[in-house]
Amino acid sequence: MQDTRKMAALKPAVIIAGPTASGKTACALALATEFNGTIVNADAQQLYRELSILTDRPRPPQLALAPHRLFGVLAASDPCSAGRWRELALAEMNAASDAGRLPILVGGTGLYLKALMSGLSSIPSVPPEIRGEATELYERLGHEQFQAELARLDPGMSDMPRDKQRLIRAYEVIAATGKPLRFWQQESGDEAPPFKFEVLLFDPPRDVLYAAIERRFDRMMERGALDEAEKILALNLDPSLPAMKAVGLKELISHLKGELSLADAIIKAKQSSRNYAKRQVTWFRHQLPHQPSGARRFPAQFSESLEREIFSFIRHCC
RNA sequence: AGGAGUGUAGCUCAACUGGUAGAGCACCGGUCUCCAAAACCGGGGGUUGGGGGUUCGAGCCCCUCCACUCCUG
Repeated sequence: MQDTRKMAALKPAVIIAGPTASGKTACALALATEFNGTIVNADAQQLYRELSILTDRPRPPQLALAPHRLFGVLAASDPCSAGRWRELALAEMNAASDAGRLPILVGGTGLYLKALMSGLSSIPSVPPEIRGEATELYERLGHEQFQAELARLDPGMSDMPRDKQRLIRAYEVIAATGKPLRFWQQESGDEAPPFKFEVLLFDPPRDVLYAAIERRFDRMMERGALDEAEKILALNLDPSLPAMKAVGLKELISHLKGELSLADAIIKAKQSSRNYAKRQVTWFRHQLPHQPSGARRFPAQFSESLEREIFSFIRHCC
């Protein structure tokens, strides 16, 4: 069958997904050392150089155990996007494969993983000025007036977004290209990447996950998260930059500005981290593309006791 | 021990002169094609500290007990 021949040409790659604090990093290291892998970051915030402690990025002892790619490679002032990350990631994956190494993608940014596996529609890139104008217009008109304006530009639109971000996205695309977002989404998009993905999904019980999140944030504080936040604050970056939205950063900055006590900032930071984990769980539950080989879901955090099971699964399919 | 006050959803608090309880957050569920650690949508929850009384009707008034807080000694 032609399909089989196509499959045979695909190179193996592993994806490790799951909410924050579910043990993805440890799993990636275990797999990389066992299978001669290269770890590729699939986390939108671990991309930024200035965010190390606050994003729990792998540290030197871990980095020494296996090649790590796309960790801390962008300046916080240089915003990434799903499409941009996809290109960076594919380049790293191909390089790893060519060097005979197994690409192992780790990260909690579902949209990035989905973009990687399913591709994105080929929508012309929108100049930042136009996005800026759209944002400004939204602020000026307010939610409802902005929706009306968008409906005027695209009378055929039947699925008017309800939230600000998608509204601005729909607007900027039609403003920049003259064609509605839906038009572009129906066009053919990215080619399927030359990889066969094996997906591992960690989905621990909620109470276990929340407890792990709180413990981890305490450790981040011990490791100097506050200093890290202070350094970022000193850069005086535009607060709308993605890097400025890292969980915990907002809260610590707000403490540094004297708006919150440290204790309250910590409580709020843990809170938003739990909220984030909750969204990730929902996302992975419904949006993670189903692979032909099927995803392997573990209802637990990664731990050494799962290693054998995971190793034999990977040995089997890669 | 005496005086004053408070006790309403997990938390913080709301409910005009008595008309069978609401909000924010939490929690749970959901949406998701280029800012996604983002941006949004929805839901369940309270025998109003316990007991008794007055009243057609009490979170609100009266009695009593309990808990906590503050003041005085």
